[in-house]
Amino acid sequence: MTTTRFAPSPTGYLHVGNLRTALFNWLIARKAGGTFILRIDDTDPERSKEEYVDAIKEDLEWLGLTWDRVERQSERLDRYTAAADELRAKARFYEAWETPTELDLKRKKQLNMGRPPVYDRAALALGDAEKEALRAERGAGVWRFKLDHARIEWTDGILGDISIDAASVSDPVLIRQDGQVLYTLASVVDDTEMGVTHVVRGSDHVTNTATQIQMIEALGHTPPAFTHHSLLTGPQGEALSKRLGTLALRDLRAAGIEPMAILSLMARLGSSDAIELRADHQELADGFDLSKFGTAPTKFDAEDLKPLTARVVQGLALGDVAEMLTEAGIPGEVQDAYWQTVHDNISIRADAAVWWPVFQGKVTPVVAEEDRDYIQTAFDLLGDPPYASDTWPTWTNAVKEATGRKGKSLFMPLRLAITGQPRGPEMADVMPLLAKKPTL
RNA sequence: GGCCCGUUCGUCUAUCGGUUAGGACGCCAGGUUUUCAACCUGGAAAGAGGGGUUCGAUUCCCCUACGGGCUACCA
Repeated sequence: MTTTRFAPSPTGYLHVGNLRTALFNWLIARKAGGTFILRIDDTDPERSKEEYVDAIKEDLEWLGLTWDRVERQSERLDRYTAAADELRAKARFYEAWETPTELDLKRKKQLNMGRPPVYDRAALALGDAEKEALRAERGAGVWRFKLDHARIEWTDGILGDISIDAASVSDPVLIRQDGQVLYTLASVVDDTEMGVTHVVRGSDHVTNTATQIQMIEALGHTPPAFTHHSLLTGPQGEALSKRLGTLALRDLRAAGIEPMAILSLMARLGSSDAIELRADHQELADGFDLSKFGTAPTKFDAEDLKPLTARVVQGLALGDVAEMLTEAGIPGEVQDAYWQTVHDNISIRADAAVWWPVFQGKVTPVVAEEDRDYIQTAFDLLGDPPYASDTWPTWTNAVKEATGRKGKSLFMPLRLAITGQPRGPEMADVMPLLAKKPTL
């Protein structure tokens, strides 16, 4: 049974980077008919906020990424303590008393000497008497996991065969001095106990994975399948975190971006599959394949969401927007004709009714000085509404006869004078919707 | 500095030594019996640099450059 999880910490709003991880895990679970767990990583009471827990759920629901279980790390503290005891019993856990400042100093010293900044395991050499003294002097220490200095290897779902020398990594601190359990341990305990079979996360976790594989094995379990996807960068290749402000999911939603637009892009960006609007979540899951993803950092441009969103809007049926049209004062009997005319010329759903005021004559005509006489002549040739579907060709032909204009110089000034905009729906369809005769 | 991963059209990528280096998005052009948009069709557009290995390298190896990540008592 395939089980995946998305484990955000509720310290902020979900952004596109988070979403990518969430979506991958969700797609794997859904495609396999497995279980998708939403796990709130809230071990840090200082930074975790309930408001963010709600926001995370809200954002996922907006995108239709439903979960089968919710877990909270803050409710599982006893499990982590038990795992810590087990590691202690197996002599894979040791206490250390260096302060952050001392550790920082050590690192700098190592760097200066051209040595890798790896914890020197000084605490491991401490005798019982020394430990007692330190405990008396400094109180509880931190607890580090004693890595087995061997090569750690796994076949990554995207990266392929990975091999990391444990000696190049510091023994990870798993329990802070204040007793708080750190992510690395909590994650291992949760993944094994919750039966997670596939862990998909960003490549910023590869080193964590190496140490976690040893922890999982030390606790007597078999590691799940690990996959690390590339990280997103901005359009210029800059770290995405610098631009997070504009990339929160809720900001995109506020900007009118459609869920399927985001999903369609994020489920394929960085893969060899074509990025196109997918009809639904099922189609997203059916074609999803982790092995199609590349390993290089992936550029993400929020602009790419706009054409996709426009596609969604184009495909909207009248029923999808009828309520909005009614609210905008568009009579039920013309809604169908209205929507047929404008749906290809709207970029976001919220703009469904924007053309109505234009058709009602609430426009500022745009008329170039050299076109004034031309427009006046043209309008003189136009009768009063209501206009029919053949009004436009009949009228423009008459205008053509009278003025000798043709092509763009014939039509563009008319469009500008009538709609006030250089681009828009087919004028032949617009005419019957006009409430009054256009004037200069 | 150390460790891990990477570098093919503007972008995301395909190619498991021999290809006219393919696709998608974007872009440009043409068409839609005279406008923009939309739509349809077509087109331009790529192997970081240098060494090897080989009959032959985008593909294998090394070096350099560049990019990303990690190197926390964050996640």
